[in-house]
Amino acid sequence: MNNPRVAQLFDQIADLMEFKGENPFRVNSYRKAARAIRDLREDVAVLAERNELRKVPGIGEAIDAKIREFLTTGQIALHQELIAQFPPTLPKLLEVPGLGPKKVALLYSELRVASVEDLKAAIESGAIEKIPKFGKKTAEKLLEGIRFLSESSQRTPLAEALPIAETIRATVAELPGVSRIEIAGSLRRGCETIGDIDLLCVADDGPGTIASFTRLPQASAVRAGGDTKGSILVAKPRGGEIQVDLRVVPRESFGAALQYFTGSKEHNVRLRQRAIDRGWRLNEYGLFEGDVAIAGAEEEEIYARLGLPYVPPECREDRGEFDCGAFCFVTRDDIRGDLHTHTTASDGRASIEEMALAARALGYSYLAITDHSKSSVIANGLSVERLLQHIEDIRAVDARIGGITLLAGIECDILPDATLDYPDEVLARLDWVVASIHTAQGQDRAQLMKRTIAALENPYVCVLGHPSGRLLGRRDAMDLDWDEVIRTAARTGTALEINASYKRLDLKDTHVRMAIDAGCWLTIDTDAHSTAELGYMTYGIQTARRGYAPPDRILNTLPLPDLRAWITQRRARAGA
DNA sequence: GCCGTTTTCGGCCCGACTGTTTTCAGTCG
Repeated sequence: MNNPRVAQLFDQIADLMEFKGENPFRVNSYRKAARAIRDLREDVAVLAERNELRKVPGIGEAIDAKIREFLTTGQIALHQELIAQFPPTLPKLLEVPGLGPKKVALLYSELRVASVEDLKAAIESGAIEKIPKFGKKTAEKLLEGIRFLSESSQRTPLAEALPIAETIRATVAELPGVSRIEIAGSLRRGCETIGDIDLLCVADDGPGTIASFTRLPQASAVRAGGDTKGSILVAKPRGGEIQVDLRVVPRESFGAALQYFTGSKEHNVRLRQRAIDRGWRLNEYGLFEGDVAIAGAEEEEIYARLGLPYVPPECREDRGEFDCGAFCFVTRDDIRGDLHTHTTASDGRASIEEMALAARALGYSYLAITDHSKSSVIANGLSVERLLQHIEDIRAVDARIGGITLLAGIECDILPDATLDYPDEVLARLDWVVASIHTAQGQDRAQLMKRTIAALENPYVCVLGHPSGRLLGRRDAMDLDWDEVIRTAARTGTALEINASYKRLDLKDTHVRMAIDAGCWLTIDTDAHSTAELGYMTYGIQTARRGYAPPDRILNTLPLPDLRAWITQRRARAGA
């Protein structure tokens, strides 16, 4: 797969051209091409072979030639020329808040500042204040920016950002004169990690509301505070800080502002272009024909006036959402059960009964208890003997509790030698089997594929748990051939899991979309190790929606009889 | 550099905030 490397080269070309003060539109062309290549589902080498590179929006004659140059020589001459002119550490400086390409270029030409360390030294020595366009305030801001950069891990997991956002939203909502407040930005789009938190509100007194916002006890620093916009830093529970922005917008513009600040940037560019094509103008205040607003109070109006179905926030990524017709995506109300949960029998923190009652309180009609299998020693995995007793225990609780049905299940390890942790005759006694890889994730692709495919082909395996094995920000995904994994799942009828834990979100959105396109079944499961973790379902639903998953491809939207029928058919088809 | 029922030139999204060079450029989203 050449795409990630090619995209990276074009991004670097764009950065370096900006330092040189190149035509910004030319720079943007490289960025657009990089993004387009990153989102491609086929390798650029395959497209080049078929002479179809130019069909990709954003790739023209020059970039087509540069991709071919890369495919033949392994590099791009323009890139080589540019990196020879600047130290390799220079682009890193762009990550410092307050520094853009112009200032970085100036710092380098005036003071030879090439790294964050150089920048810090230049500020502390006072040298920076002698450069034109730099003053004392700028120096202070940059020092603060460096501190922010070093203390905050760059992005925050969805589930860590959401509680912070909800708390601040509730606080601002209580301020006098604030009538409407919503979370926007990447958090609303359900992105797996969040850069900063965006809040929008309607308020009688804009400057007063912003002033109160910047004085919140949660604010560890104030980045900006004007009449309509404020920006603060808030400490995160696990260390570091996250930026929170609040904007006050007019009531009649709320929908337009919510649309605008939900993004993504690429989605908005496309939407604005659509407005221009119709002779209109779209900005955060509304959709305008001349000076007359023709939509703005509600998001739905804007999409409707532009002749589009309402695009759910999760799909606003310019990945084809304008061309796919009406959206029919899974919602929380479609979910009838959770099919991957743990109890104190292995490494969970709640009993079977506690988990069952919590699931019933969520309105579910079924719950699969899937504790760890015997090889997961650290997780207190169940020996065959303990498993048989556990099945009895689950059946006993199921008989005792009304209003929800318990499925006796297991999360069965897929062992390094590509066998499962229990023989088929044991698996046959269970209602539901999740098969997952927990060990030897660093094996080579061939062996990891052998393990994954063996699990998908086993007649008793219902679903492949957290298929990529990634831990967000902590561990990379396993080296798998996704085309083949998805093809095999479609062929065998085995489901693929969308693990909803915010630490995993696995499958990720783009793989969900590939799986949907291939006709696979999916489940959205929380992998809950406590009753509270059953609430992770929302993150999995957002990931499913980002992958364009309709409810009728999600197993745990089925009524229980249909789910049981699916299990029976799956076993029969696979020859059990 | 890309793009095209305004099609081979002339556009390319746009407004708020900030600091400083006091009238606007740079940065950000």
